[in-house]
Amino acid sequence: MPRIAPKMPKRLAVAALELFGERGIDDVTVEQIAARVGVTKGSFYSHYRSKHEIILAACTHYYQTHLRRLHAETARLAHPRDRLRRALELSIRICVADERNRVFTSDLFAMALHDEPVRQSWAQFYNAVREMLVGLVSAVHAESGSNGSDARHSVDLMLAAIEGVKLRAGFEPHVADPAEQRAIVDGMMHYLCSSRQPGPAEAP
Amino acid sequence: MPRIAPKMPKRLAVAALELFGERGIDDVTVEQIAARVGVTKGSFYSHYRSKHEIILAACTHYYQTHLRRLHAETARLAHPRDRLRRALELSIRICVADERNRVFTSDLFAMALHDEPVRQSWAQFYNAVREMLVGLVSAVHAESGSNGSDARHSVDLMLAAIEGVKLRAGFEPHVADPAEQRAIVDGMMHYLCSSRQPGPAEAP
DNA sequence: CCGCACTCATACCAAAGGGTATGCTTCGCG
DNA sequence: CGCGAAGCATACCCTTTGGTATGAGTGCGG
Repeated sequence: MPRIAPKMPKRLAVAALELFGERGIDDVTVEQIAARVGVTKGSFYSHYRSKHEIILAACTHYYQTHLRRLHAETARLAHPRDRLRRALELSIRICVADERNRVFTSDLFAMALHDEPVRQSWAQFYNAVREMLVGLVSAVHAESGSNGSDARHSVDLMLAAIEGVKLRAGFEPHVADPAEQRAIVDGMMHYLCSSRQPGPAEAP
Repeated sequence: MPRIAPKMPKRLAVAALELFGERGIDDVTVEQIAARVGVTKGSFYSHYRSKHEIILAACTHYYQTHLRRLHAETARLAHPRDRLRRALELSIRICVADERNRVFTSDLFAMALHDEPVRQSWAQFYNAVREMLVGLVSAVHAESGSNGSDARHSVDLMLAAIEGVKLRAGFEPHVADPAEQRAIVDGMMHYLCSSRQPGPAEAP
């Protein structure tokens, strides 16, 4: 076989991510990942030290792909409100309709609770998404002179809601209906764009 | 050993739930569950046909305990708004501060995606919690003459947010701070109690 | 008091899968 | 042209764990 194995580590990571989305992280074997790119397990271990390493590589690939897509889809629009809506639409669509995403990230959440490297990688990704959304919400508020610190709390709650909607869609498939998605996005836009004080205790 | 083993299946289910919360479902062995109640694996299999059965039993126990607690904590209050707030406070407190709950339910979510009985059991539990919260929100709206169908959508989004906050607290522990919890509950109360139309398209 | 049934422990089986050691093939460089 | 290194496949090891078969002990009912 050729001595040059271009991008084999990357191809393995991509294959792993696909399989993790199809079957869940624990139900994918190293042998299956290797077979997906046409090699055997021995080859796999000449590129990755362990199954744990390929999991982290698959995560990294997923984060980069997701963030790139989010940026690409919103960069086309000029108005901050439209960009925010588009970001929410994309996020909700992926969360409710992309079963592979749900399977993979659900396993990842569970794994993150007892695996520090996985937890840290997810936290960084989550923060990157949050910063992007906070920027979008702040831009919307700047048009109506609102409180920026409110944006962060609102975004936190809506990001949490997005993750929760993803879980809910796993056992209530009708959430993926376009009308349901629209209602969810409308609810989130209303919540994020309403200019209000954070809570009674902080009311002037 | 005594022929009468009072409530052994229940004791095994409770022990399983504790262990699942400590270590995650997959990382608990049947042997460990049996040992936790002072017997061995052979005994376990005289009460349960499989590990999967004890998982379902642990789920059932968890759902019943959680619902009972929710009802007990809110039943004491008279005003619908106070009951709703108390239900949210309890839910948020459990979600952010109870690590065992997070570990167990995260694994359960991941498992529910490819396990029909687990998914159905979770969906039933989720629906029971939702019906309870919808009832509380409707009672609040009844005091101010609002749209009942709006309550269902709002509750859906806030339930999703609760699940998402649970996940977020797994990698951002500061979410468990009392001030953060209060801000989250305030945000949710605001969202649930505001009497508004579902979206611009449906505005009169 | 005996027999039966229940509950339990022990020992074992089987399967799965992460990981490793070894050897083969090919290519590039000196 | 030969040698060394890279990439790969094969065969195997080892551990873990779900599950089972069998036998022992005890209590209850007739």
